[in-house]
Amino acid sequence: MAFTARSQAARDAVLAAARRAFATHGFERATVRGVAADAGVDASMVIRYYTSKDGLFEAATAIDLALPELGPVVASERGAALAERFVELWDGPDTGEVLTLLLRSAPTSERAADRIRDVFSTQVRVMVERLVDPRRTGDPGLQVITDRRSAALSSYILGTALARYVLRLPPLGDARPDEVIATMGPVVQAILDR
Amino acid sequence: MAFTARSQAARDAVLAAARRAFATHGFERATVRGVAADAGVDASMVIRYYTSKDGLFEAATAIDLALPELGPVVASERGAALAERFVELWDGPDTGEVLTLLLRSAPTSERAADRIRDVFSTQVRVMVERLVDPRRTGDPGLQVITDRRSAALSSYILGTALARYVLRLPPLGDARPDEVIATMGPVVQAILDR
DNA sequence: CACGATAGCCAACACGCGTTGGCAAACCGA
DNA sequence: TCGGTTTGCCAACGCGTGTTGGCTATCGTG
Repeated sequence: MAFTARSQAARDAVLAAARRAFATHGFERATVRGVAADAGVDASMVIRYYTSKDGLFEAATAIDLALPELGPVVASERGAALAERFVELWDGPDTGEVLTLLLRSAPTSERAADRIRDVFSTQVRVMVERLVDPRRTGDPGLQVITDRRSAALSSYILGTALARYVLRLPPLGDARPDEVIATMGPVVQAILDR
Repeated sequence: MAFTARSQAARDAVLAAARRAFATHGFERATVRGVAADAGVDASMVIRYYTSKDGLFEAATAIDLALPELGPVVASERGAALAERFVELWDGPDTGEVLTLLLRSAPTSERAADRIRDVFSTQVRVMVERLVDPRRTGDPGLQVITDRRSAALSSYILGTALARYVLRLPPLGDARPDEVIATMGPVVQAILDR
């Protein structure tokens, strides 16, 4: 079965509604019927479009989550720059919603956990590796350092996102973006410098 | 209806099984029937004991989560000391299980989120306040500083716990406790010093 | 215009869930 | 030993879920 342009709008509406539902309630509590109602569509159509609830989840999370390139930034301002990029990414309309729903669903959905593991294990680590002093290439203790830095950075970013977007832990939960950046910047910088 | 010592063992078994189930699957996916089977008890007895699934969850999380007192520690070693206490608490047999299940359930259970908000908003903040330089008491900018430090510390701790105990993000997921402490120590120290 | 594929809708199925009520056995204090 | 309470078990209810099949209307294409 193939779909035509005739149902494109409906399928997009379902996908948008699914992102909202998964981001708000997590995978388990989000219902196919609820998504369908929100999209103004019959529940059976959701299954026809995306085969199953799992398929719907997969489609809803199939979006490019690549970290924006950091570019040439003075070493002492990398923390602030990175913090800015992350807030940008998490507060962004599409990527932010997907990241939030992944984070909210990860504790109970192995698929979501896999996705998060992939994003952070590879992307964050690669970024940390790039930032390391090139003169130290080949240093035997380098991998341990890189491991610790990327682990700390991943943890801190994940924790901030969890506190701000999922748990709404004060004061991060309803802080302005620039306040979040001001909080994150020095910490990220410290993790990278150590 | 009151319970006697006769059913004490069964009620304890149910509670232990509930902690396991909630910590493994989260609130939604954990089933009363599964808990009952694991405890070697009929599902209806679980309800009789704890009224409802919500009541069971509440009973399973009713445990003292107080942070251990830090005591007099040289300022420069507070990071390592704090990191050690946290790993101790999270790796502990009872508290660790409850913390894990709270973290895993928080994204979909408002009750669990409330509990976490309480623990981190109050306990962590109070601890950070105590560590602040006493000479600066009354400083107008002090609250902002304290806010940011406790926010960063809470985020980092939450993120580390999420990465290690829920997502099992490498390399933290299966690292030895001393490796976790070695990673956390400097970061915590940096957050407190800034 | 005709015809096959697609879209939309309705009803229903099968399943697992939390929860309830009833009934017999075991316990324990008077 | 008696009588009331607690315990354990079984069956079942009501509900919401993901999913399926079939019917009609609508579209796009030769």
